Amino acid sequence: MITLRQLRYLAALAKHGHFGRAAEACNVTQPALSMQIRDLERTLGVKVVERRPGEVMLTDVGREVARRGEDVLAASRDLVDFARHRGGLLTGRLTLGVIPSLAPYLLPRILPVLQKQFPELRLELRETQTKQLVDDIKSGALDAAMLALPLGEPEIDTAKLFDDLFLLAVPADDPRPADKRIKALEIDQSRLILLEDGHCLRDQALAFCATAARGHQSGGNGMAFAASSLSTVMQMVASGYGVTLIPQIAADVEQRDQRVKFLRLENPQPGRTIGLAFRRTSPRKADFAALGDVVKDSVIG
Amino acid sequence: MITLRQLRYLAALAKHGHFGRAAEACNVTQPALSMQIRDLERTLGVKVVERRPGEVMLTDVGREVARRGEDVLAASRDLVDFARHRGGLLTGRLTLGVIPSLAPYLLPRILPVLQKQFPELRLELRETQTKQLVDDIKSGALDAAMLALPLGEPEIDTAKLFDDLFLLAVPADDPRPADKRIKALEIDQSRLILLEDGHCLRDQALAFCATAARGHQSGGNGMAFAASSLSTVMQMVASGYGVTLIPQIAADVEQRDQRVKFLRLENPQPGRTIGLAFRRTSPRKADFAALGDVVKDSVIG
DNA sequence: GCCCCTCGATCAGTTTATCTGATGATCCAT
DNA sequence: ATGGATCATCAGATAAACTGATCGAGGGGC
Repeated sequence: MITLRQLRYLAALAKHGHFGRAAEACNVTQPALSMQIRDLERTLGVKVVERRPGEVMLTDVGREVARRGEDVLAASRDLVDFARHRGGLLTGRLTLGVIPSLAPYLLPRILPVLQKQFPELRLELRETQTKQLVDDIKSGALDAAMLALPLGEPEIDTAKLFDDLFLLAVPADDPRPADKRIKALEIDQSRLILLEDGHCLRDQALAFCATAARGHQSGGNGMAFAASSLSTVMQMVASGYGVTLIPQIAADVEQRDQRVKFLRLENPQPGRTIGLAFRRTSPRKADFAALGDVVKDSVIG
Repeated sequence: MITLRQLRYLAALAKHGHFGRAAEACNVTQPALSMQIRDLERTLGVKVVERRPGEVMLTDVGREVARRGEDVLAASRDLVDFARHRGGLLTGRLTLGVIPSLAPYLLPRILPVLQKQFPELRLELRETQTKQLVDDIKSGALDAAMLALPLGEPEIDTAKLFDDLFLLAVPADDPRPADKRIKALEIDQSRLILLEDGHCLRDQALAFCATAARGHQSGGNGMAFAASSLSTVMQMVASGYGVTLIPQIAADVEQRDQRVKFLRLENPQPGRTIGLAFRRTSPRKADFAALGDVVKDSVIG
């Protein structure tokens, strides 16, 4: 019996013509995708891809299967859209807060999708730091917020959305090769540029560098610069003033700047968990679940 | 993210209007189906079924979701059919053996499906006992056979198709209630009617009743009757001459006879495993896999 | 020709999804 | 009330899917 997952993976493979990149697009590892394709071929009794050196090509049958697969996927997406509309899901006004280190990177991805899938939704956005968001949720000024977990607020429920790894952003002329896994201790604290105080991302980065950063965690510190937006931080890195820890989701966008490169960190890789927060007693849990699904799909796709 | 499985379960629920019967039709337990429907509702953000006392009704949204789900399922079935045809799967002549206690019950279910899905298949059937089938597979007279596992023949590979429980068939006026779980020892050996010697089903039934049957397993025995077809055995049970152990798949058909009723046995319930056997070196493994899928789908649906 | 590099396959171990069997809650009929 | 039917819930078992590591084939640089 085939599965929608197999069809999704096949669609990605058809699009990218490359197992590794298709897997990345599906947010899984290459073996996972290979296995699903293999299972699909087993159930169909036909090879759908031609594994040729240098390139991957769909077979004739595979191309038609992929085409039909797209139809199936589209029909199932339509089914979900329909049910969500008719169920009155995500209609009317919803006020949503987002932390500053997330908003400029996540919102452009999800707003078009929300617009399309939930045209009756009137979303009101606010970008502030976690503390303020939490207060506003408690007071009812906000319906929900997207921020880094955990919160530790008993009145507030959270639902995980996705994990967001931290990368080390360094000037492009940094001598270390792009595929080297950097140790925490290799980060030169004195050149570390971070957001100004009050941003959760700053605290998370400092916590990661805990060994060297002890004693600097509150109040002033000996670091070179502090900025009020990640974009500014990246400009400073690009200009050679230092390095920074940047979340993957931001790196995906900032990657365009040729003067910066990104290095992965050693396992266990640091990162943050982005989640959706709302009053424990909110009656709009179904809306939040649907919103969460959109975010998850957008981050993956 | 929804799955085809959820849509299949929903389709069954829409058809039967009853969780238990829908689950049975899908060959899963009722909680399994309930959970999938619940997950589906969670993803859609809408209730699709109205749980009303006495009856289960789809909601308006649910009805439309089910209708679209059918379309999705049909498209995915078409996709599979297409790939299998184009892949040259199950075309030409294939000689298939089936044991007598299975053929009259399974073949009517699968032949129409095979005919439709694989119109170019020229199936040649032979109904004989296991020993003969094994010999014919070895000699090449048969391509494959459906019989009870395990075989224990190193030259022959087998693939499990489905499990087939044994029920105790008794005359309708038997005093025991229909939902009672019967113990093996409660079976009156002297009234036990079985197929004649050489049928694997006979051996399996005797093995189950091992305690009382010791010493009777080969050669003549003290039992009332022996018949050469299950249908005859059932006639004898219906006429009050005794009782028999009958496989579920046969009971499903023979159930029409009002003079017989079927009792389940105590856990662990006895049964047989039906599988597909073929030469270990056969080049038609893909055909057999496809044939196996058809059988599994037919037994489930 | 030889080395290196890319890419997909494979494998072992782990995580996640799904299923079963038992039980509980609810409603209806007796 | 009591019993039967029906769906929900739960814990433990089973199966599916994924990850991270590794292997091996093919192609290009030198």
